[in-house]
Amino acid sequence: MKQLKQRSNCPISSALDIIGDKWSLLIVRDIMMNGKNTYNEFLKSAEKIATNVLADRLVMLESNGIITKEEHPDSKAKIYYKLTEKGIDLLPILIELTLWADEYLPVSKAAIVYGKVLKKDKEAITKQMIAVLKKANK
Amino acid sequence: MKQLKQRSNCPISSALDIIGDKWSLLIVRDIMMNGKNTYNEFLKSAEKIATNVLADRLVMLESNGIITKEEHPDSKAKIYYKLTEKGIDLLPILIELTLWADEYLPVSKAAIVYGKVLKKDKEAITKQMIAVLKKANK
DNA sequence: CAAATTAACTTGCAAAAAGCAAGTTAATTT
DNA sequence: AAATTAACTTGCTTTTTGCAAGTTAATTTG
Repeated sequence: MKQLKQRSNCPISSALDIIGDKWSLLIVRDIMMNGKNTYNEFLKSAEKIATNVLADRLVMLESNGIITKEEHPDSKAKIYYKLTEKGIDLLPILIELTLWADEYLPVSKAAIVYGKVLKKDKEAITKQMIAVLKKANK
Repeated sequence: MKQLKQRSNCPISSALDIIGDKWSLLIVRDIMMNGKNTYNEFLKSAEKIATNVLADRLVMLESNGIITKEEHPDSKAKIYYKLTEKGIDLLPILIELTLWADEYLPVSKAAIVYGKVLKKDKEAITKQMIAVLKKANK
């Protein structure tokens, strides 16, 4: 198992030691917001992660307790990846990334609309989403 | 100027295209929370960024409008790096990273205390900090 | 039920990024 | 005038990414 190396004990740095890269949070996003749960579904996302990097990140996220592997209900050939509580609790970070990008970066029309809705009622929406995700996870 | 390559128009992905690495947000943290504003101050942080990587990130953060370079009030030999509004508005992301790490990762005692305070009054503290930072920036 | 397809990886190799030590240049301090 | 400081740059090695192709087990198709 690849060991987590902490560069310091600053919480921001420690968080970035795990999720501070271009891909990890996109996998979390795909599970949390896009209903994706398998290797091939992750591969099909717009950002085009390389197969070896995806395999590497899945191992990493699992070894850090952010996702778990389960039997897929439909087929023994598939693996069902799901978020742990620790993984679900990354949602506020995704929300803030979304709001910041929505304000300062060029994003899709759909994202702009979603951002406006979010901005109006961030706390409630986040809380509600977390509750739903955690409940569905049991 | 290095061009921003967007992997998709998803806001999360677009945000990570810029700040999705192990170092960028630590520089932002150092300016925002640790009162650091110069190259040598950034170098001295606990995480020990390499000199060439630091130089690269400073150029990148500037070209993405997150920091600006100014004359240092004390000396012509120094460069004073400061956050733009866009940079200051990364604070909510730093806050959420802090809260998540505080909950799930081993961090310093001081960070635990800070996390508890933060958790109690996140919205107000964040708003207040942003206001102070933006005001001081004028 | 044999053949093709799908799912989840692994392997090999080239290119890009990170890490490390040392060097450069201008400004400042001693 | 000499040493130090500040902000980089350079060269080189190691690590990580990216890309194409290959593997194996399970599943679907004709």
